[in-house]
Amino acid sequence: MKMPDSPTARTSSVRKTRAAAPRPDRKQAILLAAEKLFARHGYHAVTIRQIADEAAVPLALVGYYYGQKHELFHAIFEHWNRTIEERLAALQSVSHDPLDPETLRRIIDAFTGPVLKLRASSEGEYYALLVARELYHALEETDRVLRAYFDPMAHAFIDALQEALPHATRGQVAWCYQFALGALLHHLSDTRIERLSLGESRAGDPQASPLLVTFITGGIRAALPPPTPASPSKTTRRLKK
Amino acid sequence: MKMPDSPTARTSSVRKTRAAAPRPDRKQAILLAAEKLFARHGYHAVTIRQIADEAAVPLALVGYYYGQKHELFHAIFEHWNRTIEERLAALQSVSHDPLDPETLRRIIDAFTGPVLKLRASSEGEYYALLVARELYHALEETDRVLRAYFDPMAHAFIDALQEALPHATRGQVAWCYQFALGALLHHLSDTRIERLSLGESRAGDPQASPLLVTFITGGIRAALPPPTPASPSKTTRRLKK
DNA sequence: AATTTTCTTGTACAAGTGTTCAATACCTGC
DNA sequence: GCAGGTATTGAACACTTGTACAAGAAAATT
Repeated sequence: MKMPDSPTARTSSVRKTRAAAPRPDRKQAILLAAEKLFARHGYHAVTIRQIADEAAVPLALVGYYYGQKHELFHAIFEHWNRTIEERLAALQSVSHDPLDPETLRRIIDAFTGPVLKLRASSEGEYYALLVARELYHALEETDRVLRAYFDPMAHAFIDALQEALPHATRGQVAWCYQFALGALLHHLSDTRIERLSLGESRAGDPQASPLLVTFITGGIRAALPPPTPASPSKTTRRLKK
Repeated sequence: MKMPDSPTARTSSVRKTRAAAPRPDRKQAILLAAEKLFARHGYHAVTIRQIADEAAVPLALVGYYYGQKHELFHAIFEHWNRTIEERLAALQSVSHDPLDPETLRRIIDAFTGPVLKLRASSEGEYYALLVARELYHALEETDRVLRAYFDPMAHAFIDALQEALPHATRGQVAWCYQFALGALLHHLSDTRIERLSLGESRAGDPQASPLLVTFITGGIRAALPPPTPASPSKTTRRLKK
């Protein structure tokens, strides 16, 4: 499938000194509209015509730039790939010393921080929502995206947790990772909090972020407690395997 | 919209003493097929024709029994309503004494137990998946179902948590409820665990359930610590508001 | 046995779906 | 100016979608 470049990528656009109404980047407008609608209503509920309307372009232009519908879907994640790299970079810069009691919290910060920041921003708002919505459950269409873009990151974080919690098995750590991911994703797309808190909390409140980090950190610490020499019961239980 | 009863609900079915090939309950077959397909692929990705095929009935029979597509969707939750009542009943039978250190875990047990049991059973397997999939994000179609069937339960659990954690605000408790719900729902529809654990853990392993309960309990305890008179710093911080 | 009610089905329809294509406008380098 | 590529567009295609309907079969009721 031919995939033309965006018109903004053309060599020189400064012909006239007077600001000559630069042609709007309709390719990106389509991607943005798709992002927004997919995030709001889900992949199958959105039609290409709706995307074209939202982007204010004719229908055929969507296919011209992105080909088939699932290729357009894929292009969204390709476009935001740097976010994932940012999360991995944040993880790399964290010391994994198991003896430092702050290691776990730093890992969870690296895990949640970039996504929460993205969700709060105006550019990445819908992408973060889309990730939370579509990647939560592995449908046929999203499975490839999940494996290609998000499985490597999951493994990296589980590896880091494993280093910080050397006493736990990888299976246990993987479970806790999934618990943490569920809490994070649900928080990202949460719209019920205002109703459930009887108006006390608001959906985008940044105050919730540290609470989430504390929740996850405390949850992992409780689920995978280190073997304390002071309490022999747990230690012996651990020695069974 | 006319809504006929199931043929099994007819008054007398014992006409002949010989087992006269009782007519199969095709109404329930349709509901079951819809449950399964909606859970697997999502509401919009499933067509009525697919449901009819899965149930091995002609297309028109689906509309005859359940009317419009969204009414069929609604009927699924109506049918399983007793599950929710079971969760509420389990909650009622729990003492909310804030001084008992086991109160919190008992509430979380009442919160997760019935759903995890349902997910592990063969009858409720797809319903539990459906709840985790469709109710996770509030779409237009699912919003009514969410408000009608699940909001009351959420409020009941938040109320119970509030009683057990009288030092926290309702907003904080509501946030933690949403974190816990996210962890639970993601665990219910988890298919990635085997891949991420490198084969150590399996999707339906009941061993994960107590781990989840410990995770949630520990997370809430960490996120909403009781004011300890021994540590004045936290106490004074609490007094600000 | 006759009649009413419930169940079952093939078929049709209008609206909407993703996708394609030829034709046109636009811009750039010669 | 003129070619040549890129961008843009309206229209049409073949197909699927949800929904409705009339007519027949089976069961229940009289």
